[in-house]
Amino acid sequence: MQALLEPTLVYQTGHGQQTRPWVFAGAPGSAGWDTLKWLFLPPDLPMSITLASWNVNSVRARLEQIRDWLYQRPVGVLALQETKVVDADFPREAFGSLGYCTLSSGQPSYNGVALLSRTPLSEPAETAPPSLIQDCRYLSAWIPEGFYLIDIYAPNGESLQSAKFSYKLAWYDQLTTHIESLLPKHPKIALLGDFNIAPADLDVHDPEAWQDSVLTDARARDALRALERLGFRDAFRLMHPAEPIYSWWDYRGAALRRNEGLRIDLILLSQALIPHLQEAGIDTGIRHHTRPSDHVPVWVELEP
DNA sequence: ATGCCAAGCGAGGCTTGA
Repeated sequence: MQALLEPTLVYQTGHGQQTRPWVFAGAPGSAGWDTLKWLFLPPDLPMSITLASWNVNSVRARLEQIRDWLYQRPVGVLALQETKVVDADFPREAFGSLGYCTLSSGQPSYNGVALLSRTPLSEPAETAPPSLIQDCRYLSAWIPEGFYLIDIYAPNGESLQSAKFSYKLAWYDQLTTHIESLLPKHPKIALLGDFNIAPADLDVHDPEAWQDSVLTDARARDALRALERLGFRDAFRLMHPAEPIYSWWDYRGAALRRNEGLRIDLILLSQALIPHLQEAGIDTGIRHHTRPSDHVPVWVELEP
């Protein structure tokens, strides 16, 4: 088991230089933050970090699998989607014993997002629009590595004719507008989660069969382009421009056996983070475990 | 065209997902 990370702060006082474990739990913008930020946060990434995202389709049903996976890949940050649990019942102790602190935004039965991190998570001072966070599809946090995490579980949309598809497009509009307002102050943003959009035909096992889908529709893909116009890039595609690989396979039929999947779980990095991108991958093997989620974890490695 | 499979809720079968 990995040891719990306990960063040590070195700070200057009237009595000289002192050292203590990391105890500052304030948010950016709170009293003392600016001083601490400049004392303790280097201008660039202080160390390598791996960020991952996984739609687990119920965090309680998948707890043992998540723990097993974290032993194999002890990521710095894990963004979860479809946790399907209220915050009071989120299994934070189970992750705490693995060295992770947790922020969660959950409701009964449906949706729900959570961020796990080995370094302290702080709630950002900026509040997202209520309509963006009301159905537990959006969660943001600061980590002391110096950047902003945004975990999303985008609406699926059901069908092109459905009101849910209009909602999906409106939801993405709000997301993009909100992120645009964050970027001037927070240029380093990792936007990760279940986007419910396959960015290109390469990300779809049978583009013809899926051409009228809410996951591949041009208006949905335009939502990704709006994020690209803000400088975000799909980290996996930057590293692997031509590899057909998927992150989701339908439970039904023989979708997995036939490799009938789509790549809809993404990690987008803002322009300021892209130079730090070292590698990106998708842990497809876990889909073959017993009682799997229908999604698998996706990850990126960032280097100083 | 519809079900296929899985989870929550709650105690049967409905709702939702992608």
